[in-house]
Amino acid sequence: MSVFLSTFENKVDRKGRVSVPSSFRNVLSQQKSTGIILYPSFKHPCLEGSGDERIQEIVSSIDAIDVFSDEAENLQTILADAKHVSVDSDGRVILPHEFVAHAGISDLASFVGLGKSFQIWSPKNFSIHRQKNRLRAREQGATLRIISSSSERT
Amino acid sequence: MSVFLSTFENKVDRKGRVSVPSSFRNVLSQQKSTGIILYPSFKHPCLEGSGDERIQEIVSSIDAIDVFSDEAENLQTILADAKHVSVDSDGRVILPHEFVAHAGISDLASFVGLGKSFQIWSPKNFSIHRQKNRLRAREQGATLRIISSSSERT
DNA sequence: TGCAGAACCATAAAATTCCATATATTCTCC
DNA sequence: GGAGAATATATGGAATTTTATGGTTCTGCA
Repeated sequence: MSVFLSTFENKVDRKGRVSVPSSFRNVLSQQKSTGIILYPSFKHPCLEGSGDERIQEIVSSIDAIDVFSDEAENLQTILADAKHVSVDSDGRVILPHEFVAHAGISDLASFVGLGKSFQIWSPKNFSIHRQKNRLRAREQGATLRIISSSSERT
Repeated sequence: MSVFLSTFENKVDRKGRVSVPSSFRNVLSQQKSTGIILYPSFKHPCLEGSGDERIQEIVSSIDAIDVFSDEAENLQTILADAKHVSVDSDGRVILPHEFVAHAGISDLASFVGLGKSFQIWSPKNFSIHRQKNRLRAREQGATLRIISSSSERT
């Protein structure tokens, strides 16, 4: 399968090592990623992660828009803050200290699949976030706006 | 037949394994699904299920809208909560623990065909739900609007 | 020389595959 | 049309493989 899906809670050992969920590793290897790109989220106390190819997309985006625009600067900020971490032979990565602090992670990390990318949260912060999202999704009817690739209605 | 139809009640063994109704499997294999996508319903104590092309639709939808919008996050919530479970050679899937809990399933699971998707309920909850729905339909005088689109599939 | 990161090794838990069987359901030949 | 064979389905259990995770050692670099 080719998208980051579901949520996995893994332990962070005292060296900062944490297992990348096996299904995520599959997605990465399918993307021919040697590791993952991490950067702190603007919006939430969490980390954004993706395969290497995502960076290429961001770089292309910057090229495509006005170099002096706010948007370009936002994207450049991502590049400036991002780090590449490699996945070791046991399927683990080391979370950089600064990032651990930003996300409020201590001994557990939640890997949250979002399709083409994923997030890493402290389980506590994530459960709050999830709660809010589910409530809102329920009110707004999350499935109403699914754009169907075929020709169905929802 | 290419739609999920009728209700089947199957046993859940102590490993969480349950047989997917054979007619559902036929629909899935016709959709070229390698497994099924499950996620907890926002509205009911049950699980939503569908073939795995559904995920592709959701991912495309996210791409099509503003990444920072509520709507995008609503859809991402589905991805975060969803799980891909593969159907084994005997036609069974294992229901993840969290899902079993959400749906209140113990040793029996009802697969409820809804056409393009299906739900999985604990038989007890389902019979209550079904009762309520029937009552409401009777009171309101079930209004049915059938959309016959030219692009509908068989 | 002390520390962070990388490569190895070990192991318990969990998931996947494989096999066995009972019960239906369909097929086929008489 | 019906007896028996062949097929499909649902279900239980065992064996094998993967995954997550802890620990140790090694290496380069400040």
